[in-house]
Amino acid sequence: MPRPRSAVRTVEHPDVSEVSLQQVMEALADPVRRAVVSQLADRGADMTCGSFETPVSVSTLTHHFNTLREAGVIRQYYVGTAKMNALRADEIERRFPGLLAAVVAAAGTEARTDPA
Amino acid sequence: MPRPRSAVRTVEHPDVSEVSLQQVMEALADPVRRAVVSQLADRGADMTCGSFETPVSVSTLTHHFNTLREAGVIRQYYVGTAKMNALRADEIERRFPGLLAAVVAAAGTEARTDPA
DNA sequence: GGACTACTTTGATCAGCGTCGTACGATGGG
DNA sequence: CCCATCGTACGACGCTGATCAAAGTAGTCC
Repeated sequence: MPRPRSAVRTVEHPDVSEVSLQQVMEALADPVRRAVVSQLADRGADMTCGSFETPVSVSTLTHHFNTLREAGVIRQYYVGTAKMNALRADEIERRFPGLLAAVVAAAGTEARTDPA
Repeated sequence: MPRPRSAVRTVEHPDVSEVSLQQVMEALADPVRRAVVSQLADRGADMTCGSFETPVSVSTLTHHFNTLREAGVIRQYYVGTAKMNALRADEIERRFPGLLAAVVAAAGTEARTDPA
């Protein structure tokens, strides 16, 4: 018999109505976090924490994910040992119309202009 | 005869094509600077440095103006002893479409929701 | 159970930024 | 001229946030 499978690990998420513009702006002001958001937007699919391309260590990345989650920008959930990340694009759009889209678009523009 | 009037003091401004998304995001991530931008947007007219409502000292405000100017968000020019501030809304719009508008709108939404 | 993978937590460091008061510089009006 | 007004420059200070390595925890697979 499949073991109780230990209640799936859960993650706390704020309701978008509870996040402040300040939080979202701070979250999106960091280049590493913007890279995470951009990659999620580009991919158009949820991604595991380990599958992002960033120049920082894993533990630093954990912190950035926390910041993004607390700002209501991403949603996280466990799948086995992996932790998935999803953009809360629609919810943020309702809260701050056009904001996330503009930032993602701007980041894309720069990426195309400055081929790092 | 009106004295040469000493060449009008000038102020350096970056071309919007030279400012990075990082600069603009950092500029807009500070609440005091967002307040400045919001007040300029609301007023719809240029304002002197001294006519903004902020909770910080004058010298601190000077620093915020510098940051906004260097990020291409505002344009400054002297008028007598006063220094005027103008939103470079159209230019920023061309560089990062929708960004400034979304931030201003979001700030306005919060202001209406949280009557500080 | 044991090894492996995936992420987190902890603790430390370190740079940068926002803040202020004070002193300075420039303009314009009597 | 002198003074009032307006804003800038200069240190100084405190705090927050980004960063990392190392140790810890939670699932998975054989």
